Amino acid sequence: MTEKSAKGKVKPKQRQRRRVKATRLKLLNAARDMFAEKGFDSTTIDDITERADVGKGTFYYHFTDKQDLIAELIKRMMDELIETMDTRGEDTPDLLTLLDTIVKIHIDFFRNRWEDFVLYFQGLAGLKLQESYSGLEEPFLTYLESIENLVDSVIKRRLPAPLLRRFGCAVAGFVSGYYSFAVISTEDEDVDKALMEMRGAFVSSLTRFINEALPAEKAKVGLE
Amino acid sequence: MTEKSAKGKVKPKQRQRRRVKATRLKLLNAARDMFAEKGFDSTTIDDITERADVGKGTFYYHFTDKQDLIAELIKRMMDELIETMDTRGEDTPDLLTLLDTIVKIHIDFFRNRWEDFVLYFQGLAGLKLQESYSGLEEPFLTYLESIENLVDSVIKRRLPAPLLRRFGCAVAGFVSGYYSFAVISTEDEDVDKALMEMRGAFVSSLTRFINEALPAEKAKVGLE
DNA sequence: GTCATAACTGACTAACTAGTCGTTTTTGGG
DNA sequence: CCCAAAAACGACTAGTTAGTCAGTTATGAC
Repeated sequence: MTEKSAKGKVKPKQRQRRRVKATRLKLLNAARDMFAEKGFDSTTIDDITERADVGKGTFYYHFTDKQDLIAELIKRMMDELIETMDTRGEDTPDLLTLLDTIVKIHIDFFRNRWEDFVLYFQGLAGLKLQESYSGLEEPFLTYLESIENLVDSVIKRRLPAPLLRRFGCAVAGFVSGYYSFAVISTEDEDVDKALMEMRGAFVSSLTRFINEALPAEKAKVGLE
Repeated sequence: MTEKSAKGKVKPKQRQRRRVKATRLKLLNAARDMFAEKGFDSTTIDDITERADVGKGTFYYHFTDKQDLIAELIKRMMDELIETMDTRGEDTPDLLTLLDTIVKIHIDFFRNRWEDFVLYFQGLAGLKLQESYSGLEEPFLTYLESIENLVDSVIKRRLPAPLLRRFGCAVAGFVSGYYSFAVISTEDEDVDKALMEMRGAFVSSLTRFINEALPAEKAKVGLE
């Protein structure tokens, strides 16, 4: 009876969907670019619609407000980052290899995607405010959990949750923190290149970190 | 001839100076509180003057604009942090002790000073924008250099500048990065306490870091 | 082709905000 | 006490911006 259940091939309103998707994407990309230039708050709706080359009303047809768009933008980026970690991080034999992979993924991800790093960092900074954008916390927590889950499975679930959490913070914090200072202090040099060279150091630091932070668990982790 | 050179004791306009100083401080503190609530951009001059309980004109008597105030606020905080590091970090016998001290100083500094951490992080995030607040870069670079100088002197100036810089980024990045993720993911728990417990791990990680990052220099650093 | 609906438009309004400036208060010297 | 200069004040202006809405164009079903 219903037109949907009849066949697998259901392509009504095909063009309209593509049209909507394209317009949303134009707005999202324009916003991301503007945010990297001026930051969340200084970017106006007019900035976004003008750069996206659409009418102002179109913005409000697709999003309820700027915060809504920011939430989607960060969610999209985080989902992509998480997906990459999950795909390339599964079936890793040991902690050292896993950490090496995680760090490499971050370097690859943000290389040539400056706008996304700004998004990541601005979002993180926004979470510290009392009057913060709602809906941003969740993607960051999901991201942290994703790192934790990978670590948890490679060490065979031998660590209690709070300690695992601390380790997740250390991994995410080390990468983003190093990056954030490197980009402001390293003139003309390829920051990604420096970070890549230091990957080995990062990874053994972090491995060491887990052993030092959890002396009682040391033997079980199966390293050294 | 001049009234100033006559004697060491020159206390004209004593009360007026104190008055100015007090008003400036009221504005600075009010602004810092507002920034922690709403962020740099969403905080208006009216927000600041109302919280400071002074007239709007007073703001413009003391500062040229919001950016001017932010620059002073960050400079003051950084100067205090740097001063503490220089005082407590000099005459440290070895790298391990120095790093332990640096990390402890950061924990002590930001404990119970949430507004300053928000300032630090917001400032750092702002530096990534193309259209960033000018005058903020300098305090952060001075801060990095301060860490570098301490490390440089304790390891007897045996490292080339670019590698020293990377190490400085790792120290500053690790501390601020860990902290930034810990505060959003650790509910109800005392983040400072967790960080303090992990101090040993931090420090040996970082020591390890310098050794791993600089294998050729390993023997010279004089550790292990 | 025709009609209904979805998508898009941009001029408009109401609210807000940075910065100004003439006035008032406080301070310090005499 | 008196005056000049410094400091503080807050009403006002000119410019900006979020969000609306009546109207227009594109799409898809028939």
